[in-house]
Amino acid sequence: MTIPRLLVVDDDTELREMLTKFFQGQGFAVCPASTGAEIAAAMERYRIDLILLDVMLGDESGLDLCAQLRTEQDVPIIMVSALSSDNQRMQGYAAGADDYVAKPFNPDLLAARVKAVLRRGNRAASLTYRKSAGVYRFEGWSLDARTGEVRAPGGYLVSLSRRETALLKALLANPMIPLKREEIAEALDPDRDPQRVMDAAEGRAIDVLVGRLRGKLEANPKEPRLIRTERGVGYVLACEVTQE
Amino acid sequence: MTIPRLLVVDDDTELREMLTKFFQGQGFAVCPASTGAEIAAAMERYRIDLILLDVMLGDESGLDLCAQLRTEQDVPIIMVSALSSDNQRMQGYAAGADDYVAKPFNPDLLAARVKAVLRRGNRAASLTYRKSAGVYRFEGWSLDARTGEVRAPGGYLVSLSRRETALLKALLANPMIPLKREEIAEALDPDRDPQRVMDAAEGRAIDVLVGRLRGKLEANPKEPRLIRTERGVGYVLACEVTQE
DNA sequence: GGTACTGCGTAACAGATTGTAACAAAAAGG
DNA sequence: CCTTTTTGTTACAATCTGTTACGCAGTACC
Repeated sequence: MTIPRLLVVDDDTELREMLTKFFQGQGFAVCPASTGAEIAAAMERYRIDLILLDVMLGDESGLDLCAQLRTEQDVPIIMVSALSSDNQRMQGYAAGADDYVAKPFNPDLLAARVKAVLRRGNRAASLTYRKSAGVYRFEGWSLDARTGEVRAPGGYLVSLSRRETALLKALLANPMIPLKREEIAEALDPDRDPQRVMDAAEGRAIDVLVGRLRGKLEANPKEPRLIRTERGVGYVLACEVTQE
Repeated sequence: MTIPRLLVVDDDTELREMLTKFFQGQGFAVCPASTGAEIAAAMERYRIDLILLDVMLGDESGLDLCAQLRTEQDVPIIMVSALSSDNQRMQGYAAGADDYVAKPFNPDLLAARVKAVLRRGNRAASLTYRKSAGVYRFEGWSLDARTGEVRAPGGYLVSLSRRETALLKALLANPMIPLKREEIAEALDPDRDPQRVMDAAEGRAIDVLVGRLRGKLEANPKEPRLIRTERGVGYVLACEVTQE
């Protein structure tokens, strides 16, 4: 499976490093940050599964950053603060936070909550398409994420089945990134049932589905240019993708 | 848009009624329950968006019920308990709970957390359309909810039968949200008679009705663009809807 | 260079799900 | 009461999706 990646945002150097080490020990990949600019840089470069966001950030307000992040995407956010009155917590929720943890906190408890939120949330930069995404465009093609409509470069509608559309969405959410069959299977499974994901990954269903989608998108399905095979890994959407 | 429905599980009658009234006042639909059997019955009959689950339930353990629910489905669960040590909270998370609230609690804070989890979680689409809604508009079409009049993009009236109109209203109340046949059947049944709803859902009546409505709304009923099929789930209205 | 193994492409098939024409029954209107 | 409309049921067709089996290409090993 993919290793979840946290973004730990705190202007307190000691706490940031402690959290970074602790979560790395828990099996997470961790990016530390201390300002809004560093948050933006990290999210540009990595796929972030969850943000731990301190409320007090020197010149900046974690609440404002949280609200701003919420206008752009749907990544889970847990706010961390020394302030813990009910009113302040509700401000955090109103800003769009998924959870709220008061300092000082038990790291093991924080880890449990991080895992609970990760289990629940649609991982923003993971295999589900971003909330803000309306229309994906790639090589003259387009997919309207909300209606499911796919148009070929000539502008005419192309009819995809439900599974074909789901596969295309997973690929579009991760352009240029090779996806393993397990990752594709998980993205396609609404319940993320482990047994069903494993069955799909180990069988040929993903391969057949990729072939069927290629048949509809590729000029020459025998020499695919959009959906390429990464031997020993899986498949990759090998083109630039823009979204509105 | 859609009214979220809570399942409030507590064997304490007073607290259960207090929570029920409080959340109804907050705009939620609420089902009360006090045992595992009542939970099962409610979830069989309704679509539950979130469960508030007390840890202490007379003969039953909320933790065990939580873990059992987690093997079957993914509904968000907030556990409520007088016990609030870190270890007990982690037991709750380990059992699959999304959040944990210690008694006594501030109802406003609880509501904020419920809303945060709902924002995050799989929000079940409610099938009730707003009574205040006057005219729905979608892709050039319009439906006046009060008079039942439907107008095509050219402005001329289109005659729909009573059931066709009811189906269209249910779809318009939940744009972009796939609806199961059971949900459609329940929305169309004024008495919400369980037996009749089940009969309609298991037969082909909904499918035939969808086909008839498509025949009146779609430019090409064989390649529907407004009412799309979500294979294995049901049907979805795949377009933007505005209402006055 | 030859052989064996692995991974991938894909045609064909089977089962499940959905589309829909036709008909019957129920409901509504005159 | 008769006619028309609406709605549910039935039966068959079409579509979707996973599985199976076979072939081919790539890779490793001798």
